[in-house]
Amino acid sequence: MGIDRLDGRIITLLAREPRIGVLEMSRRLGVARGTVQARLDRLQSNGVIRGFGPQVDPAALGYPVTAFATLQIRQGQGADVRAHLATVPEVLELHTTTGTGDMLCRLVARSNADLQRVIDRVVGFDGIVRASTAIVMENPVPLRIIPLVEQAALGDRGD
Amino acid sequence: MGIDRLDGRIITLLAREPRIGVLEMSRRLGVARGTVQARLDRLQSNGVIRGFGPQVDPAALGYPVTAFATLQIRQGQGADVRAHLATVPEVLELHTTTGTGDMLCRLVARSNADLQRVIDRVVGFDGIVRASTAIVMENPVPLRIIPLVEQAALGDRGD
DNA sequence: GGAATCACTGGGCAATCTGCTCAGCCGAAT
DNA sequence: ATTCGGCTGAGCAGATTGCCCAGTGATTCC
Repeated sequence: MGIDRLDGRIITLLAREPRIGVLEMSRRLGVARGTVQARLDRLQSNGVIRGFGPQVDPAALGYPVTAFATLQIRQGQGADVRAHLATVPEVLELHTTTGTGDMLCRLVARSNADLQRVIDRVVGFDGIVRASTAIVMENPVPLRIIPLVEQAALGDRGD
Repeated sequence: MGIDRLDGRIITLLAREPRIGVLEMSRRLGVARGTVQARLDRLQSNGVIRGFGPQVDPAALGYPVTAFATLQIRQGQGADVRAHLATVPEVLELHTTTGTGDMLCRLVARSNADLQRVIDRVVGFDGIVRASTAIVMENPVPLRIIPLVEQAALGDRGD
């Protein structure tokens, strides 16, 4: 478990130029093609690289508003609430957490007004006691992984 | 702006089998290769599809703990705090929000104990007044986009 | 010490896909 | 009626992929 320098370079290169192909990668990295191929296979079966799915921008789809909602759940209703939220397309992500709330979910909507509809749909469910929503204004650091990959690649053993 | 049925099918197919290739896609969708190619080009220049970067699992990298931190910032220090957080590899994402806190960030750590180190590093900065952290236990709905794409593809005009 | 294991190299092969182009067709808008 | 944009089906040269092999160096194990 863990990745080395070469793995890190492969991931970083792939993140910067996703359409690059194994052959070109091997040229850039100065290693044999088979090596890159083997590393990639290993990274994928390791689960380090989950896949190469398209990264879709909800804003370009017509959902420019993002919000995070903290939910409080009635005891024992967790499973029902999870199932309910899974059916709402505007719920992009759901976590159960420690702390103030019981769940945290990421929502998108077509507008601030539309967000009301989404929230109503989300909380219009019996097991949800209370919801508190924070609308996202800016996104100074979009979801990223490269800095972490680079740190992990430096053999940054913290075990 | 917006996508049609075919765009939706292309994205969904691509999400399910990212390595599929334009030719195979055209076969599965029953349209000409040029059409798929043109649609893909358009989706990418539209910004609907941002890219095909590798999806890396922080857990497989040795960072199995995820947390969300709500930060309160001292007035006028926003820019400095943003810059500071951008330098922390364990900060995967950062948003500025309305509501209780001023910012919300997603963190990862090697362990619950290690999370303390990460939080110390995050909040060990002058402009941050207060931080409240929620540790993620489960992730019933991992970051997803397909349900939204399908809804958008159905010509679900909400303008 | 000696043998086995593992990762990497460098090469080769057939099959496939890509990027690009072209002409024809069709519906919609002007 | 004409133009425009999108789709089809086809073709081509060039590049890439998946797969195979043998040789090498390092590390581990008996």
